[in-house]
Amino acid sequence: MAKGIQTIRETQTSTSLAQALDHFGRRWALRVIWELRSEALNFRALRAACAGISPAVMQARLHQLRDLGLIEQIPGLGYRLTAAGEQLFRIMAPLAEWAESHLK
Amino acid sequence: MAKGIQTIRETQTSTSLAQALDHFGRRWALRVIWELRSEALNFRALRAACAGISPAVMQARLHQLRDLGLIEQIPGLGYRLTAAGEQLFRIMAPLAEWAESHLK
DNA sequence: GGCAAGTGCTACAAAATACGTAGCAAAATT
DNA sequence: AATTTTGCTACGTATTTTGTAGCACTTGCC
Repeated sequence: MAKGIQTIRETQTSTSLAQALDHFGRRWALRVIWELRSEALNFRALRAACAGISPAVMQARLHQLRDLGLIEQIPGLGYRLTAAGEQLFRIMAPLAEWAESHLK
Repeated sequence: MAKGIQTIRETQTSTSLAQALDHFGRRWALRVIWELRSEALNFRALRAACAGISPAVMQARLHQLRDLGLIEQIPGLGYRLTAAGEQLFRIMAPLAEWAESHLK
């Protein structure tokens, strides 16, 4: 793995949910999934969608999400959700509705 | 607000979902909701459930989740989910199943 | 009353993570 | 061949999290 890419420190609890929450409880992680919901985006487009994210963190998240099998990189196309990623998106979709009604 | 409690830095994008993901994309945030799913827990019990969290961060998360109206503190009982919090839990519940089947 | 145990919470230094900006090498486009 | 676009790395600074210690206050008990 190229130097400069951090390996994240994980929580001790070992249930798969705790693991998942550990990964998603990082800044931008869920947001990246969200932004890829409808179409593949390349690195720069994805960064534009997540206004404010720094390239180093974007790179770190892409690696982690790829390791989790949620996204894949298609040469010439960019990044897009895998089947597992889409399934996760479907799960978190109701969150948008929830957010709309509970956060002003 | 007592000194030592940090005010979190927020993302520029302003959709309510981005806001929500901004809050939940913090370490332990979703986990705390999860641990309160079935019963109220007091500060120390909650900390034991989230093995590894430091009291300062727990305190910060409790403040933030309370500000979001997701949890409430009942004197003599501890912390528990509000109606909105329970609704959020119901939304994220399928995540447990997803995690089980997608993370080894 | 007095005392031990439990509770919510604060302090603070060190480690980890994220930000912001600059820029390079390779590929694509002209 | 020159220009633009793209994926990505570097690196100093700012923010967040960790880990450990402990204080003030309540609770239960003799």
